[in-house]
Amino acid sequence: MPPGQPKWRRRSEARPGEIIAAALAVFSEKGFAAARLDDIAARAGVSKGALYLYFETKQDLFRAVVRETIAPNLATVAAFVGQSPLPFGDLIRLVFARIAEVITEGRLGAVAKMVIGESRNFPELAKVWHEDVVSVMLGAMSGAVAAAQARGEVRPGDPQLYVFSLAGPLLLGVLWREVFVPVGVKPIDLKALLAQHAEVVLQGMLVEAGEGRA
Amino acid sequence: MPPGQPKWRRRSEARPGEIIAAALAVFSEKGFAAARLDDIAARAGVSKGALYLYFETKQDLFRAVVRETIAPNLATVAAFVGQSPLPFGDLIRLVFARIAEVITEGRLGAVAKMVIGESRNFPELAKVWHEDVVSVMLGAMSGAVAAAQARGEVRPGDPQLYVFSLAGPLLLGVLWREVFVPVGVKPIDLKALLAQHAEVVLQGMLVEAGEGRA
Amino acid sequence: MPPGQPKWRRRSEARPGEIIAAALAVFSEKGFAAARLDDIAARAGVSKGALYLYFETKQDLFRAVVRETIAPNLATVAAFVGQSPLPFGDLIRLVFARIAEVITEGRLGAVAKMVIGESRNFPELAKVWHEDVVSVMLGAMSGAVAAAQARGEVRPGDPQLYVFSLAGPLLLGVLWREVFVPVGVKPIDLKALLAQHAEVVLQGMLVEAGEGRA
Amino acid sequence: MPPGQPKWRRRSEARPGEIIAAALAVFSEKGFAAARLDDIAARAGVSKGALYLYFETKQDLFRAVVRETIAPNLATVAAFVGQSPLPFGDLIRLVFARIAEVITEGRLGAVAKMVIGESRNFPELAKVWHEDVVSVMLGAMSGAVAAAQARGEVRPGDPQLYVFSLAGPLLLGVLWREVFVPVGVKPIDLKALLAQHAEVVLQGMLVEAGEGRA
DNA sequence: TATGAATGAGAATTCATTCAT
DNA sequence: CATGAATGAATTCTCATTCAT
Repeated sequence: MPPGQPKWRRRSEARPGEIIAAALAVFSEKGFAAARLDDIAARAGVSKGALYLYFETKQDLFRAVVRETIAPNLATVAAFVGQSPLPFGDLIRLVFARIAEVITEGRLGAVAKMVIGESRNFPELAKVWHEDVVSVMLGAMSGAVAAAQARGEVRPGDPQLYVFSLAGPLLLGVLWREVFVPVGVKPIDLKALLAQHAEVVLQGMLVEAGEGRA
Repeated sequence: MPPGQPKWRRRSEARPGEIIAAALAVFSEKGFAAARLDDIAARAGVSKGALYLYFETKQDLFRAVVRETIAPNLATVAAFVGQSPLPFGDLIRLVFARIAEVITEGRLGAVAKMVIGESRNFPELAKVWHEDVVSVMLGAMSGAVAAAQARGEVRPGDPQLYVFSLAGPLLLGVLWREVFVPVGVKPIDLKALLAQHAEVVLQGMLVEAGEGRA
Repeated sequence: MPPGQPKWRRRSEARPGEIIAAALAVFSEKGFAAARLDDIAARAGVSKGALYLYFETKQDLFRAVVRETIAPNLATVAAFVGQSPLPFGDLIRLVFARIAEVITEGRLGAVAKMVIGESRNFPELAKVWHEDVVSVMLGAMSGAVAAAQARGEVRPGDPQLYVFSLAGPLLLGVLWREVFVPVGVKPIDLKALLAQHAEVVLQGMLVEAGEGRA
Repeated sequence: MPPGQPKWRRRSEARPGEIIAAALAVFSEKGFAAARLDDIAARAGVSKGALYLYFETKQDLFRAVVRETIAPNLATVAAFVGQSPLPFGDLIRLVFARIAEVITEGRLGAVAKMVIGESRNFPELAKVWHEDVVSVMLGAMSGAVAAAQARGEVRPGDPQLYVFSLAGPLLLGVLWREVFVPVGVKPIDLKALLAQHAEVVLQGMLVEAGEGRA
């Protein structure tokens, strides 16, 4: 090793991210209360004390994990939904495809599970999750539904409930993967589910081709 | 404690049930790890030590709570689904109505939330829940779908996925109530949701009146 | 069964003895603190509450166990030693034989082990054990030694220390059986040990045939 | 606590030893089960939690105490016995003198008492004690006896039993000190006991001066 | 007498948090 | 910044003892 070269590079900027990643892993495996800071520190490759340089308390770290994971993915989708001029059916198929990707690749499922499990202990997180994830998507989607209804594409009915009809199986698929697959249950083919589900619900929602004219 | 008052009464028959009820309340509020046996005992009106007369460990008690709450409600519904000669649409409407009742009145939602939150720490419970609740209902329902397909009532398609389409919003509604309502979010009107959802999905699943002839 | 005959005879007189026997077994297996009254009660075939009809506390029961086991055996031996007109060597051989029996058959070893292990927690028992067992035997034996010295049979020397020389291997043999045999160590042949030991020590203690005249 | 005083000092090198010393004191006073970690921690001047930095469980600590105390003293004695070319009588007198010192100064007696008292609860310790202490010494000593017999110094007879004859009073003296002295019984003068005992037994074991020739 | 459900004071153990280094 | 030894409050679980039956 050449003299003058530091033995290790200081990467304090990267640290919080590494810690959050480790914490996400441990929290989503054990739940908040059963997760040990020792484990998180070990997984992040830092000392236990170092956690406290970046996060005030365990709860703080948990909050950071949740906040960190939800923001980026959804906002873009919601924005896209709000502006898209596509026919409703195409929009849904597109959104489903995109969401399937986000879910399959990301840790959104794990975080959802955590938020559900700890919702009573961390009401603020349930609130944040609702405001930042659910409410945003719900607003965008029900807006799209209402717009489609206005255009005569979608039948009358409560737009929100339509969105729940669309989104429910998504949640089911996500939690199935988090809860049942680890204990040996056969996974749901999320793509197939969404494909069939889209067609079924769209069939039920869309004004039929000849219907408007009749 | 006033003299003359007995320190405790002997009521061994009722105790386990009272304890389980108290435990369900506390567990579903705090999650497994954060729940304190002190609280459960206090809520059940017994001493901490008394818990150990009926349950070996905290985990045991948790298991008992989950097992106790799942069995009774679902089996009957599943049996009914399996034997009913009703047209598929009517069957679904009936089942949805019944399930809405069970969910609204019972503690199934709270238990579901617990199972989801603690699934990694209690894989056995996830398994039991899957076998005793999910698998039973899923089997009965997809059987009904397949039968309806055989009768020409329902369009082709994977029966399981059809069931997920039907059931997803149910789960969404249940968890919404458990997770979001306690933090001030407006409740979903479960009945309205199921009513609209049933019509939407049935519209998408059922062979149309004239379709068969075409 | 003839009518009028009670189904079981009440044997309250026998109870304390049965309890003590059970307690001896459990105490000598676990030590005082680790012994559970549940186990003792179960072994005695009575309820836990019944123990308190006969003994005030756990300590009381322990004391009873120790007292019960020591008294009967030793007193007779001591009395015999004090009065015997036998030559010293014959006396020792006789006493050793008798003690070997008592030890092999009785629970003296187990009690000794308990008294040793719990001596700090039950100083009174150490005291009782010393007064009722050790002191009595020591007095009788050293008296016999002194008498034999007076008769010219035994060489000069501290009679007490002579008794320790005689008794030490006995203790060793007893504890060996209690401590090492249960973990798989080869037992000591107590009879052979005492036989050889008697000859060795007597050889060292007794005035030789021609010695007195010299 | 006065401000400016550090709440604790970092002394990881010395800690385990201090804890073991404290634990030996408390265990030998109370026995394993009745000893409280609170007391051990207080005596060691550390917090209860600190114990768990060095020992996994209470049992672990107990094992460490026993193991720590036995090894150093005996091995050297045994080695010495095995190689010494001294006449048997001189060897015994030397060994007795050395053992008297070790016993008087060290905590061997306390540990022996603990091992005896807890032998059923910690069979492994009885085994370790046998293997590391008893077996080693027994082997060395009976080897020396056999060698002396081969040289014509010692009379025929089972060498092991000879060793028991020699060692028994030693054990008696040690336990007397541990068990009886604390309750007010007059101590045995260990040196005097060993001195007289050595002469008595040697007299019984050694071939007499003129005996060989006769 | 006898039972065994119920109690409640402890005890071991864990772990978030602090702080000397 | 970073470490990790040390703390101590909190929590589960045990068990001698009591007491309604």
